[in-house]
Amino acid sequence: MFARSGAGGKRGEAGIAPTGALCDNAEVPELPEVETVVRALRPLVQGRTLRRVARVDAPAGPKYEGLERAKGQRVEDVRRRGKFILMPLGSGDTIVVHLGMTGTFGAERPRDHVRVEMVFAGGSPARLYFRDPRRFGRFVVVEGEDFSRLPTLAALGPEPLDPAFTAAALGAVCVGRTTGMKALLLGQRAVAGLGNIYVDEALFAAGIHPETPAGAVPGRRLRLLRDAIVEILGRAIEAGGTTLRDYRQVSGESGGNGVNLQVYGRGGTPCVRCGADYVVAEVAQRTTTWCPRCQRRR
DNA sequence: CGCATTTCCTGGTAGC
DNA sequence: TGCTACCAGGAAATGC
Repeated sequence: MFARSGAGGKRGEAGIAPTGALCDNAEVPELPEVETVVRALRPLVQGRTLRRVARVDAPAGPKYEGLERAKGQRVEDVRRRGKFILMPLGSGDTIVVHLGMTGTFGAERPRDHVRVEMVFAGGSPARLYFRDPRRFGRFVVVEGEDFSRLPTLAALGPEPLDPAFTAAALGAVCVGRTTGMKALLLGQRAVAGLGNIYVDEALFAAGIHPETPAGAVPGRRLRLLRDAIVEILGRAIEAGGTTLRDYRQVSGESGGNGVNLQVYGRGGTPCVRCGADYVVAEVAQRTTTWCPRCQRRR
């Protein structure tokens, strides 16, 4: 599982199943983990009518607003866009949820840190609880599909697993940019859904130093990067699926099965490819691990 | 507009 | 045991 890096403690607990959570990924939710949650959620809520959606143990404010809009509405679907969960309602309005680091959904009422409850009009489960101990998450209902209050969602780049995500598309957003490649990928506008872990993995696979100015990355490397992103996320979603099956069988098993991390959390140990020790440093305000030999600056 | 920096928030851990 | 210090993370806000 996750190698524990020297500094800091365990990874965030998002998705770790307190009793009854729908997904027990032991990872901070990035695209594959959110996809797993969406797949678990859909059969439970699609087509059902909400009696109400209410804030529980959470302050009023922009992180939990518009919930009254969902009253009496049918949930048409559960979708994912980047790391956002979208639930279009019969009225045309949209529930938008971001898990942050520690957001989870569950049908069983947790003891604490419940931020929002979804109450259904008949059927089972009767309620779903959104739990988020660290309150990095967000749960709002917006009018129609007006995402202007969620600028990252409004300006989100292409879905990495869509055909539209090509090396050419990636290249187009890199042209003339001085921002480091890691910062660019974390920014969600070049491509949607990557977080700290998968950015490090993809840059390693493509042999790109995380601080390389985006505009200076050669086309050849951008093609490698695009392919690495697609492959790594695809594999991780498979692993999420495994986690989901595990949950159905027996809960308590940690997620990330089958995800083979090649760099993240391996600082100070030898590179799996060349044997040089991985370097750890802060890049783009994130703990970053890379191989100084396989990933050279420009 | 681009880009860098700061803030939000709490649980877990290290060290005393 | 109890205390302090600090770190993890994504998005939004702020500053230049």
